[in-house]
Amino acid sequence: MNQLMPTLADVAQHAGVSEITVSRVVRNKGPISDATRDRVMKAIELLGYVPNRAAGSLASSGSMLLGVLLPSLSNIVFPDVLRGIHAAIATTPYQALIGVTDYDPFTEEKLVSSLLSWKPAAIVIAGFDHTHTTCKMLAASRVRVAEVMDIDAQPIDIAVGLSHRQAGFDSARHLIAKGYRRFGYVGHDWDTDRRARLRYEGLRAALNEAGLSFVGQMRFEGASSTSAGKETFEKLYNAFPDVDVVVFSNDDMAVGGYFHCMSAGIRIKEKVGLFGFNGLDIGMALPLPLSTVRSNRFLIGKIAAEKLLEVGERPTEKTIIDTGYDIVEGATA
Amino acid sequence: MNQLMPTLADVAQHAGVSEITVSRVVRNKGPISDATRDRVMKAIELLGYVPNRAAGSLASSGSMLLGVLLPSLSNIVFPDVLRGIHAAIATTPYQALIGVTDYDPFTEEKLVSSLLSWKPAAIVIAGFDHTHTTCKMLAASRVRVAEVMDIDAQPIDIAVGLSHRQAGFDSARHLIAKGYRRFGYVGHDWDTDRRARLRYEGLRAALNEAGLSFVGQMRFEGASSTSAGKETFEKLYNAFPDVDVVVFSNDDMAVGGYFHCMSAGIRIKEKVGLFGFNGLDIGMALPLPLSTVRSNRFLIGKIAAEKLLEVGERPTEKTIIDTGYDIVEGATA
DNA sequence: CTGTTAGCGCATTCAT
DNA sequence: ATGAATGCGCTAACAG
Repeated sequence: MNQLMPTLADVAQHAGVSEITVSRVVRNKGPISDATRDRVMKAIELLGYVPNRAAGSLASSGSMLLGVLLPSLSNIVFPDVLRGIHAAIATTPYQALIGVTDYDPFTEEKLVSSLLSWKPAAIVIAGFDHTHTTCKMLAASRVRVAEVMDIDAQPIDIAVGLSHRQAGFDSARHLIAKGYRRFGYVGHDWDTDRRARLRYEGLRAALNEAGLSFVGQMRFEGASSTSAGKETFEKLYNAFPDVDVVVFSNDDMAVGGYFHCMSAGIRIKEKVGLFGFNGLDIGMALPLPLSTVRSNRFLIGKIAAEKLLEVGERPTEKTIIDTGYDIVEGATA
Repeated sequence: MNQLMPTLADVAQHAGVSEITVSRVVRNKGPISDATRDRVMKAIELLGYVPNRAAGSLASSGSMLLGVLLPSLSNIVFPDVLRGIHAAIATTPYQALIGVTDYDPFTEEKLVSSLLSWKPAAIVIAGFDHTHTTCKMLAASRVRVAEVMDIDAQPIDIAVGLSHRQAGFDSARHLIAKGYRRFGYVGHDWDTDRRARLRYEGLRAALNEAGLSFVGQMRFEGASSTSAGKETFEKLYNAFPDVDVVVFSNDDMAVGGYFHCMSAGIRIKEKVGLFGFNGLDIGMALPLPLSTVRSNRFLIGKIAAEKLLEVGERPTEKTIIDTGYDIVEGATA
């Protein structure tokens, strides 16, 4: 094995040109004659030259990194957002530098600081729940920031997502219009999923407005999952067998409820309606397609990345982009 | 806003010490008296200093980045691996730099080159299907490399995963032992999921050995999903209603099959057994828990990251770590 | 325990 | 169309 990795200087020497010429060829920037470009390319191939981005970043005080800070990867919605981001940057020289906060604002704070130290071109971060320090760092850094998922608060720069409160509200209105009156709610941990709580609040507001309130509600202490939904729905239904519809904090939980109904022989919709949130593939594939609200996670990621990289400087105007949602009729409510 | 970001020099000046002293405090390395450390810390706070890793990386020719190259994030198994990696590095200063290859070896090649340009401490990459150039770059870079998921080939440095061929083989043996003889197979695209194919080959080998062969088999043209499994199982079952067990390429597909049985009133296990692969939560939550093979994705990621960062230099010995798998009895086969 | 010296590899001026 | 000089911000290797 050769001693060190070849540098610009090595390539320049082999090609009989100056370093800056090689640099221009590599970055495909500035005027270069075809002849020298070829020569340089050959030298690069020959030596197996790989540019050192750290040096490049240092010299130009900027990078092609797009920082992405997500609370979790267990919940499929975040990989979906990531796919959207990836779709937007796949054909560009940008690369995603990903951090996972585990829903902890202090972990997030550390990661933001860490991210910033790489001089990213922009940052995508989930939600608005940042520590004071995080906000200060983000604001001071002058890099472009997209706060995604949610549009229920004022962003630092851009917000891309949907109004979870409104989605909850509309879900309830939809169900009320279908004749449901005796609502149950099965949720999961609000501390780690503030958006689930917003949806719940929207739901409750709509019920209030219609002079209704929850017949019963239960929250699983922990992250959402099919098993959690199954277990929690079972408890709720045993305690309040007179509910006529149960709204779940998301589709994972709702599918769990669906499974319990199957096991226990509870006739879905006739006996009790089930309603989720997210519009996951699994819900569509159920024998009775799940009634739910489709959130456009992929789109959120894609639009956020596109908007961010569209303009280098942070504009004075804040931007809020509503990616919306659709009520999916389904067959369970 | 102040003009430029503060640098080590600024902090040093404010604290009345030299740059290297600040550097030592920041990196928590080398002997520093408590008094000066305090002074430096205060200056850092005051100025809101954030280190520039590009400069650090350049000076020390190394970084705290762990490169991770995954084929996709749509398939839950990869986020699971990522969670494992994250668990291993969460309490360390390492950060994951993630690339998604979309199952394309040439995209992978570009990403490897791009990754390498950041001088990562180590790289985790899925599978063994790399281009020649990729292998050369990886080998030449001298950085530590873990090839994960699979242990059915010789790694560059470390392999962490399970033998998919063996898992397939054992699945068939298990089902044969339970009395099944008329096997069906429902799969998805092999081009993008070579491991599914390995499992299939293991299956077939075990059938051969027992003097059996597939009664019928079908593969969905595309990625695995619940809907794909539902649809493909339906076709298979209509064409070969005499199968007594159907093995699916994974749990997503198997759950689709399960749903079709429910819709069509086919009695699972009595009429036809269903068998998956992965051991996802959703399978466990089904009214009849899915019979499947549990792969330990989280563990794969965790062990890979741990092993990689244990020793800085690439050892002369290749290491293969078998994270194994367990047959989950379930109730569908 | 602290400081001095000398780059790391590249891109940004400005020349030519 | 190409090149020379300079420095980005930090750390390794030595002093002391």
